[in-house]
Amino acid sequence: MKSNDNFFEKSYQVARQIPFGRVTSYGAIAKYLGVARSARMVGWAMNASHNNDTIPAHRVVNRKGLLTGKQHFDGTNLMQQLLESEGIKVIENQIQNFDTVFWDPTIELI
DNA sequence: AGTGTGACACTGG
DNA sequence: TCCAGTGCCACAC
Repeated sequence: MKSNDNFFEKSYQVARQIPFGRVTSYGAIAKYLGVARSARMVGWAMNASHNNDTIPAHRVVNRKGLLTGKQHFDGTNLMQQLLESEGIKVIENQIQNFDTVFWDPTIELI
């Protein structure tokens, strides 16, 4: 609604474009938006995405492949369940084969 | 208008 | 190679 909502909207757009069974990092999205230094802001935007159930925020993790944001989901292991449902192995909140399932918008999406 | 916070990323030891 | 500390930008109070 406000002028700065564009940033949030862009974050949502990128999150939606994440292919099934793939994940990306906040920094990758931030870099794609031109604010690589503001990767944290992407997480903040995702926090607001709770109103938009169309945003697969569970596909967005930190650069280490750690599900740092699972805490923000309803359940405790909901985020992990969703990722495993897409064929992504998650152990101890850590995505296995992260480099394999990693999806970089700056490369895949230009 | 300024300060504090944050679902991160990077550099140094 | 791994752990810790610092830096960054944008939003909320």
